[in-house]
Amino acid sequence: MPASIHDVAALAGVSVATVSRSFTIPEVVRDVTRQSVVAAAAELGYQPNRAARGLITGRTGNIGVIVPDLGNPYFHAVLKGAQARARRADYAVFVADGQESASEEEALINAMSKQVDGIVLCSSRLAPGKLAALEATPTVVLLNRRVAGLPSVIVDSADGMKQAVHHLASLGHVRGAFVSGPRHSWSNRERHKGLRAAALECDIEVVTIGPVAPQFESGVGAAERVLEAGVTAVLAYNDLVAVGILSRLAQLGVTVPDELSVVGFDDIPLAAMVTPALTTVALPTALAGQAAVDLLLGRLENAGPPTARDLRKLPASLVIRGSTSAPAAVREPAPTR
Amino acid sequence: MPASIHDVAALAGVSVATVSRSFTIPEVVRDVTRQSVVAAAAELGYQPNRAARGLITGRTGNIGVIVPDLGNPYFHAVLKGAQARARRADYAVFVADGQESASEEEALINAMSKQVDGIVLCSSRLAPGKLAALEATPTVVLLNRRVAGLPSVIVDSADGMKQAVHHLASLGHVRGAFVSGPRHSWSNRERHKGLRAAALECDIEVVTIGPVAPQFESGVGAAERVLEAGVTAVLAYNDLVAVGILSRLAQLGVTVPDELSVVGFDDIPLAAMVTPALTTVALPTALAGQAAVDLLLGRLENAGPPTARDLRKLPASLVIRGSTSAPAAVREPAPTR
DNA sequence: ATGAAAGCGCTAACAT
DNA sequence: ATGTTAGCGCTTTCAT
Repeated sequence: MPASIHDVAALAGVSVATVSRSFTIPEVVRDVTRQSVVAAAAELGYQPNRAARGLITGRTGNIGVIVPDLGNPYFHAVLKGAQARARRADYAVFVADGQESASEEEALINAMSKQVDGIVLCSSRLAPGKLAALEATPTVVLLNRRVAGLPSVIVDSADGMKQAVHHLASLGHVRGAFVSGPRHSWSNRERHKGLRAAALECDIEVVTIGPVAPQFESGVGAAERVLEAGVTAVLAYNDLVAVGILSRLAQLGVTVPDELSVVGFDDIPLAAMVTPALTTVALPTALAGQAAVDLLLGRLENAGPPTARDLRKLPASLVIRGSTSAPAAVREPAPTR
Repeated sequence: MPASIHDVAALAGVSVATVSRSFTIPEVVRDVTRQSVVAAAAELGYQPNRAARGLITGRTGNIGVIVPDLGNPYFHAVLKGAQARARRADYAVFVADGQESASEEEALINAMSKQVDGIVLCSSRLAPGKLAALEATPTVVLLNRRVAGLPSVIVDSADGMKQAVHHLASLGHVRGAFVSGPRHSWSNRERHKGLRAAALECDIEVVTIGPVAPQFESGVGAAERVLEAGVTAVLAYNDLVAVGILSRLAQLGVTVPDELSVVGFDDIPLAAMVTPALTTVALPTALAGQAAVDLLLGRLENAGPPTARDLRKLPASLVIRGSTSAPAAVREPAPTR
């Protein structure tokens, strides 16, 4: 039987209100009084009961994080960042797996909403209309998604894609392929947008392959289509797909980067573990998770209308590893002529 | 403002007690009455407030899962399994990252204990003494760890290791290396134990390298020591280490499996993604997560003393992929003689 | 089978 | 600066 506020009050010789204040608004109680309260609490091992507190304040001290797939390494760093930031503010975090399904995600939001003060929705699979309808209860912050009226953290993946294309162009590539991600994915549209813009700037021709599911297997399946496209470089929707391509290429005896340069996206740990290590666009995932919780906590404090500060855009940056090089045609000029 | 039990009672024309009973002990209220209550609740979108319920029942409807490292792919499947099982029983799950630190883990347990009915402790880094002291509040279930008095789910990794060694022996290997995991890790001891037993059975000589941290980088660092050991096969503590070895080997121009066979442990998704794909001991991770929650929920219901059913041992199984083959000496008999 | 009423542990007016 | 007291929404005796 854990100690209650009454036990502490009795031991310290004060009222329960004073005990409560000593913890929630310490500045209004006299130093000596507070110290005796704290001492009594420590002696009894007292910890305020969150349920009781929540009953009256209407707050739970919890936040929820919903990701489309717990198995996707991309979200682990997000989770870790979110976790760390939340714990620093003494919030606990509920994690749930939406299983890449919009309806499951909606069910999760409903189930969660009574038990959390706010939710971070990562790469939501929900339709824009549904998302906009969420607005109120509880507070929601979007990650990797932009919808009017909702605070969100996004990564400048269009710019990341530009960096990747410029890298390829500077290497001498003039024709590349893009293995596209899920058609309705916001991230995919952003990446594609950056790609088209950069291709124009660099005068690179790009053929699109897909869309495919953002998984390893998709890359395995797409590899031969890339080969048939007659390109010297391929940009994949994400690292998982890129590694799938790498894997199939190795099987086929196509050497990377000599015969084909491969670029990924996300910079998940896996990217550095394969051979050759993957050149990829690094996304500040842990930072993003942290920023999302930060935003959420901020909106929980001052519940005014959304402001400009409710949109956080994080930079992406290209990480050059071993899977890209100049195309064969450039390094060994054609003997003809 | 969400509907409360009073609103439902008023609408259904009954007392709050009847509403409460309609949900918690439906069999004691008349069918017609209950139906009108249910209808009223549905109309109002009523959902019992968990905090209020918890205040009186002393239960939260939450469980916690603590893992040493959210970044370790091994735990994702565990998490996913735990999640799914918990949700089916209408429990929400808190997830926390112990950061591979015993003290952090202890802090987490304390912070969590007031908000959950039970905790699943995965591959706990806590000393046995600390673990035994946990016994009571709240209910704890261990995963990948065995301590007297605590319910636990373990995987038969000793047997998995045996399968791996027998596989190697049948291929013709007579001398192998084991890259050992963290010295005090329970899992490492189990694996080592299985290894020694099997090595004796198969008459294989095994040298131990390490211990090393269970990470990719450790494998990278260990690769050359493996080479120096003059073996034809290496068993790594886990897949991450094995893939690190693979990566360094590729850099050094050592071909796998021709010059060296490599075996991992865990069968994380990564194992199938590298080239050559990793032969490894598959652990039923999702199942383990599920079983742990199952056990926890079971103990929450009938709070008797621990029984034999409180220990669940899951089988491991070898998955043979491309990183193992007969040693060169066997395929191409030495010309001498 | 149902209702009335007493709290669970805490915070927030309102008093003093 | 501190104490008194009224609930927060719910479950659970105890009556009826």
